[in-house]
Amino acid sequence: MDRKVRVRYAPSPTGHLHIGGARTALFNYLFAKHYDGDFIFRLEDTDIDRNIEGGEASQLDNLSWLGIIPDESPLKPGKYGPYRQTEKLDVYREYAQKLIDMGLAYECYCTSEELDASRKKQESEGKFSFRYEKTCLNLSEEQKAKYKEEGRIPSIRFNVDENKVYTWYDIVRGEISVAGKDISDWVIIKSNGIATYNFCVSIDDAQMEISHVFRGEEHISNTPKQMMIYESLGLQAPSFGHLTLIVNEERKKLSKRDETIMQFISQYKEEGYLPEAMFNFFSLLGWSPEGEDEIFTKDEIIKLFDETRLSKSPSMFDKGKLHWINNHYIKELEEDKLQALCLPFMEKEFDLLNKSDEWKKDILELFKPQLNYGLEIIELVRPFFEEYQLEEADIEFLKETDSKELLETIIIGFEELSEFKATDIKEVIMTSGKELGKKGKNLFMPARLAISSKRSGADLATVAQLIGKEESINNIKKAIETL
RNA sequence: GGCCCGUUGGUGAAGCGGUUAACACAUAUGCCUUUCACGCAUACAUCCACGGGUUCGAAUCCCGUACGGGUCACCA
Repeated sequence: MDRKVRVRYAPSPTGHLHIGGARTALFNYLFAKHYDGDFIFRLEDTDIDRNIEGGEASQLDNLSWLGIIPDESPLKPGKYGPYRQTEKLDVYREYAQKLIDMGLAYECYCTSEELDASRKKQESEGKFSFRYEKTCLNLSEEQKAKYKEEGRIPSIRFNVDENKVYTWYDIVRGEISVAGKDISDWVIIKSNGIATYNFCVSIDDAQMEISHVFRGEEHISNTPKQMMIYESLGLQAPSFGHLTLIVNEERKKLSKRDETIMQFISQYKEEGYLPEAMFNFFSLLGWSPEGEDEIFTKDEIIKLFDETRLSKSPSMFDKGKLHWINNHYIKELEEDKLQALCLPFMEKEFDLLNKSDEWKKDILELFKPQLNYGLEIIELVRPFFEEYQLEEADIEFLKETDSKELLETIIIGFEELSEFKATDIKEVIMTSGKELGKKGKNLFMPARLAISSKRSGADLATVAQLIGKEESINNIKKAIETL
């Protein structure tokens, strides 16, 4: 790298951190940290009507939950501030004036009604995209004065040179070029005096000495506009890399309304996913390291990160894979961490007051190997809180397997146990089976049914232990009564 | 429609002119624990969207077609 690496994530505070944003932020972060550079968080809040309350804080909080901590941000300013675009509107206006003075930008007095009319007209001519016809390019001072008298407030447009071709080497896609003739004169300062996105980013990136920009592929078409600004103002442009989109299981771009996938990071947090797992998962969404492993710590990923291995084809958000990765990290969790993750969900759903700490610990350890995310514990554990009830078919099954005697034997065995521990319980079930010549499914299914009224579930002996001696025996008695 | 981009098994994804086309998820089967889950093992692309070309040789390079996506705002 011939420049100090400085990258940025620059969301608009119009919503909370979503998957796409998180991934963009992550790759920028990885790149920065890999090259020992800085990761800057900046706010693009120029669309004042759409900004939401708390948007900035929410973005920052979710990012830090994921482990992506900015080196500079509005809350932790470096020497490149301000970090909110609305706080430097005069700067943009100054640069706009420079462009006007150079003849590279001009005031446009067209009203939105006129623009709409022109748009409609072009549409009716079969044009698919609107192109501003430079109507106001050569307005005389008189005409301007006249418009002003009418109460029109001008916007400022960039005067695009249609003979130019803008070419850049994209870090992920290679060379891309776009012709100036394909770009309409675009607004740099809106009539409300606020600069537009493309103008702000260019100036901010230059002023903040941003060296590299990784962003979504929807920004490819913005790149030439930004290049025009750098070129005319003599500013140094960053290098660009355009990440592929994240698509859903139908290969469509993730839209805000897409319900097949949870969109917001906060939702993953709320459902009990682990940040380390999310970090790991996102890093694999559109990137792959050399080698065959897929589970990495944050530091390992930073070390391995290589921007030339960023994928060019869309990344599908694979929920199954996320679950697998998350489960992996859950299995590594220590007892107290596991409890912190799961207990809140259980407490909300069930009455845990008369359950001992030992019981809570055991039940979580029981399900840990198969738990994909925290919230899932509720369904796994639900059978323990449901009323004991045998279905007709279950009773039938117990009759068919001729299990009455077996169950009676198990009760006797259970009653003799001073301590009701899984290992002993298993012993009882097995010796009872041996006595009556039953084994495998013929042994465990009836026993399970009688003890828990369920046909499947976790390790039966542990389940019985968790149900408790008295209740287990009572349950079996209830089952026997039906026979 | 213009411009830009992509297309490898059910899915993610390696691969960069010569490979038995990695690896992972999912699935199936088997083993293990005398059920389940976990774990372990094995299987699963007559072949890299299609059609041409270049080459001794192509998933890999070139052209075209199809399909998919992005973008064409006083939104960011």
